[in-house]
Amino acid sequence: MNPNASAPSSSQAHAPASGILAFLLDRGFKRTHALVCLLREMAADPHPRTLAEWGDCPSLQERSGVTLYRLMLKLEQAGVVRRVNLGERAQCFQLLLTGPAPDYLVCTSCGGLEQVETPPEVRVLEDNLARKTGWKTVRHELEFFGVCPSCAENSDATVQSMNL
Amino acid sequence: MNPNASAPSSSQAHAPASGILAFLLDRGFKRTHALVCLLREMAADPHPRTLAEWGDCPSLQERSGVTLYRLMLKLEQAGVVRRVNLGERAQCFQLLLTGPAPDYLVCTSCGGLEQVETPPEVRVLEDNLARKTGWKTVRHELEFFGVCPSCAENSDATVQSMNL
DNA sequence: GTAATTGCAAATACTTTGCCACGTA
DNA sequence: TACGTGGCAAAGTATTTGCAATTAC
Repeated sequence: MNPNASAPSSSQAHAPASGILAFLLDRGFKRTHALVCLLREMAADPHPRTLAEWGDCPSLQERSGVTLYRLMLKLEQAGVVRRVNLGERAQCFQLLLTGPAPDYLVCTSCGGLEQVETPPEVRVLEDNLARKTGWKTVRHELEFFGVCPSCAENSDATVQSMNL
Repeated sequence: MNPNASAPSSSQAHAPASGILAFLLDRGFKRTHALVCLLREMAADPHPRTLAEWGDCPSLQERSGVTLYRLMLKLEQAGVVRRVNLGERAQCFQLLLTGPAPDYLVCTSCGGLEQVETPPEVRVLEDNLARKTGWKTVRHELEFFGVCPSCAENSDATVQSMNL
């Protein structure tokens, strides 16, 4: 393995899962079934999912949860996958395909997701932190939480009917 | 209980734990030992800590973890406490004393914290989301992750000595 | 052949609920 | 007294490790 290789740049990152696979093979990963399937599934759906959810993908159902867990850790270390906290009990993972990782608006009622454009200022602050404060490898995580319109309606209805 | 009372405004929020206690009593909380001690401890250290860590405070050591857990949930519901994900397995809680909740720069190596000023643009975006998209009660969570200068040094030393 | 990967089983950690005793208003 | 609160025990869920069998190179 070559732990000093850097993660695929965003130009490579736009390539499909095969580009990432090549990068990983370069780093010493073996071209195993689990790896190939997981990358394919994660490339097919760029949104964050829990380990259990990824394991439910058809091509991954025969894989044990432990395997996915360890594989995901390695992918995270390799900089190919990121971990996101979306307020669920379990953490979510998503493939980093398109350069800068997206931020999300999360419905605390139904768990629905909506992608949000990262405010440029956050990126600037991130760069400044890295340059000015001596912190290394700075990344950010930004989530907005709220109740989506459709859940809000239902909730109003509930409040009325229950006279809360 | 009066679930419709709103959380203490930031003008009240600057008051010590006693102001918050009054607010909670108003909402139907009972002035119990656990509540008083927890508020005091949380007011004494405004930084986020896990349930276990709060439970380690001298005045709370005889309290059961379950009690703290349920109390914390109630405080969160009452809007007096917020929950933060700092990348640890356990979630952290902190008292909301000073109006807008602070954001953090977290060291992924030693777990150290440094407070970061929230970019105004994030607040603006938050407000816009609430006004323009129909989402209710929007809040945000923003964390920066990296390796703090002192951990970076140690890590360099390790790399050199281990010849990695 | 060698070293990474895999799966089973089990340990660990954190969260959550049920039930009854207790304390506060 | 009435109802919120406290604690014990236990269940539920997620994460993590050990070890032996397997697989890719």
